[in-house]
Amino acid sequence: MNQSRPTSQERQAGLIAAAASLFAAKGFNGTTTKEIARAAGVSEALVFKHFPTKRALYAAILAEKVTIHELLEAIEESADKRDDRRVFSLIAGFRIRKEVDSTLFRLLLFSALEGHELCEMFFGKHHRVFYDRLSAYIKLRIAEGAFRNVDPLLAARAFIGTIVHHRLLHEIFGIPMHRSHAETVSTYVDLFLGGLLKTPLPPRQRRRRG
Amino acid sequence: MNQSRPTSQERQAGLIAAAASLFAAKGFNGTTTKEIARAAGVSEALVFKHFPTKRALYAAILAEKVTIHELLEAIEESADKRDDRRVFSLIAGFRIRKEVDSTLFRLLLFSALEGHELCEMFFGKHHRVFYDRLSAYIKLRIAEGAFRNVDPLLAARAFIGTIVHHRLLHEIFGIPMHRSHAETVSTYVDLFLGGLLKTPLPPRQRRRRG
DNA sequence: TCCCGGTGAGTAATTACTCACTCACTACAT
DNA sequence: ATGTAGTGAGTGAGTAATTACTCACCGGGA
Repeated sequence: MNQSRPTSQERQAGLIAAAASLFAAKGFNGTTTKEIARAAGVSEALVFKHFPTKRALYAAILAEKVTIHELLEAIEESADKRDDRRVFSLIAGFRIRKEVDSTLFRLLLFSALEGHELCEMFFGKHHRVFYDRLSAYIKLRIAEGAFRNVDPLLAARAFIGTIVHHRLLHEIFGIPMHRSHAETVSTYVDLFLGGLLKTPLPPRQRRRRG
Repeated sequence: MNQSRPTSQERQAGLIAAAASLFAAKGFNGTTTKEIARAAGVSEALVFKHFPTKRALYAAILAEKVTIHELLEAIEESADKRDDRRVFSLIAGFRIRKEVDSTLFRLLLFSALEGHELCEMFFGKHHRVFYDRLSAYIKLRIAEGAFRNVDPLLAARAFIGTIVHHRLLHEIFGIPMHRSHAETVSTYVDLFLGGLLKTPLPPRQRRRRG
């Protein structure tokens, strides 16, 4: 017994973690507070000591777990260098990879479908900035003459759509992948940049490994 | 009083319609049988006279409402003529239009998220054939030398992904559209075909109206 | 002593589902 | 026509189980 009683914050973190995976698996209405308590190894009453309602617990998860800025920062360097292929590969590779965690993706879908007002906050405060940043980059590259003249926001959504749909099929619907993650990312980026660039891609794209 | 009592089949159809819109709005777990009965204008007991369980009612909805073949047939003609732009415009326009009904889309998402075994049947029997048909067309056009050599299934999914994501944003998340349906479809098709065609698109695409 | 993390045992409400029953109508023998 | 038995749609009033949430009460460390 290293530490017989965890601190209040540790308990809360444990509860949030347990609740997040349950909500992601079965939705808000499909998850009972009893299950959450059991998954966290505490009594049901303690759950309500930390969070006044089940909904407040749900909100705490969304408020804590959402992170998009790490990706935005990772992109900046490549964006400064106008390395288009790398910019889009980073974005796609961030979501399409082996160790990806679909908890948040499921949570986001559930809250949108179930119409929680939290979803707006969730989406508005975190994802919109991402779409804005990406479409700003596309707009810039159009102005610089590198990209064809298309609606930047629609182009950004077209690309993100490919990625989101990929996750939908493989993480939510359970369809097996028939290509490796790297190949998939590469193909998606090729296709998208092919449609966006003024100068067509070379007939065979150079990859790391022949 | 035209007809004081509807037939059993009419009742069932009414129940299915009422339940479908409720399930689509609030999910399986979020919808109560009492609500369904009230929406259909009957007693709760009658619901169970027609469907042994709530889940059976859900299954009946999925089994009845799914239709994808009308789109497949509409495409065939343009596919025979190798009118690539029209093929993809038809697909996109079929899902991105004013009068579109998002009930089935929401139902499909809900059943995938809630992990109903019905979802597999739903997806496997109806949507997979669509992906197969589209990727077969892309494969053909690659063999004919019209499209670049990419994985046909990934290409098909990339395009469908753009459409699905569009619906996700505007029908589920409630983001307002900033372009007309026609403009949006046209932009998505331009982008996708631009990435797929060997011969690049003309710098300014010809539209119906200037 | 006195908090503070923690609980067992509740409660009122809601859930999916059941049951005994009514009502309107039809078939048919009288 | 009429009594009557049968049928199938439809319901009000339940039930047992589950739900989110509460509260009086512990026990051990300062």
